[in-house]
Amino acid sequence: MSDDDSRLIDMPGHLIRRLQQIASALFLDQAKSFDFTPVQYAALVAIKNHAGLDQTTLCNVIALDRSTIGDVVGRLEKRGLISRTNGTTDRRTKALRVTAAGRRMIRDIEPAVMATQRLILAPLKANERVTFMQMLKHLVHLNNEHSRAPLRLHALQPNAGVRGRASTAQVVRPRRREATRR
Amino acid sequence: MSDDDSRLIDMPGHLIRRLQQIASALFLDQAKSFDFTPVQYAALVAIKNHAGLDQTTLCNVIALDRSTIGDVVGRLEKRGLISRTNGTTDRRTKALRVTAAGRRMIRDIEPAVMATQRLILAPLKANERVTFMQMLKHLVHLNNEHSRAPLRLHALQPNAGVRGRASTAQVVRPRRREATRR
DNA sequence: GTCAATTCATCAGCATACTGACGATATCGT
DNA sequence: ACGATATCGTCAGTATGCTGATGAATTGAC
Repeated sequence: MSDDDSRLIDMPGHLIRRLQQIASALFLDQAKSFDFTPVQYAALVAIKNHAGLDQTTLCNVIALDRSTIGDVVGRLEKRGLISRTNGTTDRRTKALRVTAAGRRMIRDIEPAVMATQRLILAPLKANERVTFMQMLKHLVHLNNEHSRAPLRLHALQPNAGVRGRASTAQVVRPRRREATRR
Repeated sequence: MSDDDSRLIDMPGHLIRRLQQIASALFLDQAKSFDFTPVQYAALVAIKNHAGLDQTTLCNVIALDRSTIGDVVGRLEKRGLISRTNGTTDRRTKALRVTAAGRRMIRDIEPAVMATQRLILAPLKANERVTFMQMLKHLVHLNNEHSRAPLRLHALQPNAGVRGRASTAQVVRPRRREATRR
């Protein structure tokens, strides 16, 4: 391996891409018998935690782009894991709720999800794992706004929608990257 | 934010996915005027470092799946950044080489790439950055085989193909995940 | 040397992701 | 009340990424 190669291969961005590929492959492998993806799992759990939330709020919770969530929840609905009903107070929205089958899926897949998280960090020693997770959280938190799909938990009220009210006032969308011409 | 939310949001896999989104967004933003992606950059630099290599070897160098590389090099070729000629010793392969325009692209985009790497790690303190990069390399290296596109540098000879020979004996492909039924 | 096994590039199919746009609806200022 | 503005879900277009398959070509066992 030449120096030229190391310069590319050891770039933070390059290593992060590879780690994401690895984490994703481990999840798919562990959860093979469920035919389920990391994003679908995140969406399902978030919907369970906040019954009745709308799609945009769901995006804010799991840091996913709005234009991607439609397909994801569509697949969950097709498999009968969630229900999608029109919002009552805001007729633009869809209120998402986990079905009994969805709750079962969350329960059954849990061991595979936990095993995945262990496997990802397995190469590190116990104390290193703590350090790594701290820095990872720090990096993601401080860089949050650089993503198109930043985490926005303040858009959430505890148990949003459980008593009817689905979504809520939207947070201000701060400076977006200016338009790119492609 | 409830405990249920933190359990999901602080999972290693979830944080890694978000960090990858952030790193990618930072790259696209910094390299906006070049209309270039991280993967295209990795491919272009690897081709420059190993003139004449074939597509499968390129996959091994930048840890990309073989079924994806065709589109990537196709785009590079369409923009005149690389040339793709049929292999001489092995007529199944395509020998890849960077053109003058490709070399110019690498030179011109370099500041944006470097800025991206700085921005990704910016939230950490200088000594933390070193620790994080060490652990990141360790995680990727030790988990390498779990990816469908593991890094395989031993498939490379110094300056492969420069004197005619394009690719080389293929390494053994160790245990693959058994077939999944979807 | 011949044939079985392997490898290369590619393909169809699916899933995640981002950009920029759209019609339908809400909200806000006045 | 009403018009400007913003937001919701969706869509078309593009790019990355994986699974499993294919035809063409090579390699290896014998």
